[in-house]
Amino acid sequence: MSENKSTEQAPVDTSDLIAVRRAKLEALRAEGQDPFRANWAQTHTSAEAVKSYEAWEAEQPPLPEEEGAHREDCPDEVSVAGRIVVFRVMGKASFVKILDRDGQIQLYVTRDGLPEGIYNTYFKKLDLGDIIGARGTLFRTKTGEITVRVSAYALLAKALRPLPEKFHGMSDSEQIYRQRYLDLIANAESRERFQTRSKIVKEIRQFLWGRDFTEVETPCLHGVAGGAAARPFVTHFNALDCDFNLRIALELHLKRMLVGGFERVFELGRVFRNEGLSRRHNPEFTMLEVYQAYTDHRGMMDLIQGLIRHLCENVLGTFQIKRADSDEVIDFAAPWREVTYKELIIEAAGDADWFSRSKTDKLAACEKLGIQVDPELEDFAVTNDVFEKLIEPKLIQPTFVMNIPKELCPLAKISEADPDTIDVFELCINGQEIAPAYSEQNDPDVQRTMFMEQVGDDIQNLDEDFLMALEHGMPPAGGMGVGIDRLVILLTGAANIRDTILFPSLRPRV
RNA sequence: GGGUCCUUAGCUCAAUCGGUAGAGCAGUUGACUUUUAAUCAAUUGGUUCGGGGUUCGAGUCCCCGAGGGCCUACCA
Repeated sequence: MSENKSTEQAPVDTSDLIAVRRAKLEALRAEGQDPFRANWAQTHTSAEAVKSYEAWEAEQPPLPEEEGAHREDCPDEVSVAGRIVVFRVMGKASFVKILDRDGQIQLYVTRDGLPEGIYNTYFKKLDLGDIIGARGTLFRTKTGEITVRVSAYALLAKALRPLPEKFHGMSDSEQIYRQRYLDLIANAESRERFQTRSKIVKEIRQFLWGRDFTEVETPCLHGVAGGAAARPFVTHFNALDCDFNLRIALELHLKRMLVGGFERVFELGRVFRNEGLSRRHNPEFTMLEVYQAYTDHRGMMDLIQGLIRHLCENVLGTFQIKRADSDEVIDFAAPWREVTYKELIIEAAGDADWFSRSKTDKLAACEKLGIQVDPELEDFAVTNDVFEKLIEPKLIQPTFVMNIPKELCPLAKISEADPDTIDVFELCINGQEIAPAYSEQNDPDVQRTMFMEQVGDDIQNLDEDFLMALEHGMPPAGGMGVGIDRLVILLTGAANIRDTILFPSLRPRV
């Protein structure tokens, strides 16, 4: 050991974790070894290796009952790779756990199992966080853990910085968001949540493809940011020398697709709203919008119910979800409640004549109900505050809120049954809005009038190109929007929208 | 945007009334060929987020700034 010291090395500050690792790196380079390999032939992931051993074991004769009985290794060699997350050297034998995309697998490495000299000179100098590949046969340790008996290994990528602490993981929320990769290495729940998110997105596509929907991609850069009422992010298009908005919704282009004869379309895409951040808001978030010709909001009710049940079945494996902050269970299998907006308001206000009262009376009633309402709001908005503050938070089980006042949705058809309202539902679950859906407005003149009321004097915010498309004729259709991030919150029990977004918006660190 | 709380070693956290900044993990050295947060022994490591102030003395009190959490506001 002491003879190796002859190669001249700058004294290493052993207190500096990075310097120690850099010194190890330099030592390897000085010997002509490459601490950053180009590839490794991985034959099994951790889970695949375990599975293959179990399959082999099932065909072996049972072990005798006597003490110390053990099996020979499974003869098939496996090659695994991953990041070292546990490193226990016990003299001439070591246990190492590596983390790969499926999870962890244990490696058993001994001095005599490796080529001569390797164990002491190189293996023991590996660090937590290093990425290695290893080959060997599988066996069970005396505690029963399926383990690779390593006959060869290679350092594939040296980690120059230490991992977060192994037991408590990483809990500094700022670091979790800014250095998500560390969170993913250190915190298994986080890793699983994002895998679940990915499965949800995959199964949404499977479900819609299965119903003959076509996935399309429409522009993010919009001349007029329409389809919702939110402040857009503005950017400048140099070649055309004009300002563009990042889209705030997918709606108006997908409806152009309906005009163009794509009768069943959807888009899963990022939208951007230049508004505040909160536990439930991130300025860029993912929307699913679905449009289906020759159906209406009723058809959308079947679709969303089918979609969410499909996700329960294929992603979660259950129709019952326990709420994060209480013992209440959300049951997606039971029939979903259907109730009109007016019924809910009348019930919450305890006033059958609510809708014929003056705004002054409504404001007085709000005070009695214990909610603060801005007196400057328009009449319908006062009522909607009652809905948002008093009713929505209590809609825990899946509930279709039907017949919303027409002022709230300028892109939907007026209801024949109640002309003050539109053919719309808002699906509320777990106290929040999960999916609004409409019978889409396809009368270009009515649409223009509704737009004019919405934009007021701001006439340049009128999407004339969209109105022209409608004039060419859009088939009757049902349409629906789903905030994917909030759906993931619901299905994973996440506390915060940021826990469902890999890299949430944060102020840049200078 | 407003309110409020937080920021101490690489990570997770202590530090009494304002009195020399500590521990576990990680690291380093040594022992150990079936460990499971391995164990045992020894040991290194601090611009207490940044700047200013009060004080004999500041991690602790005050002011300014930075970043973050929560609440709230805007958000069909």
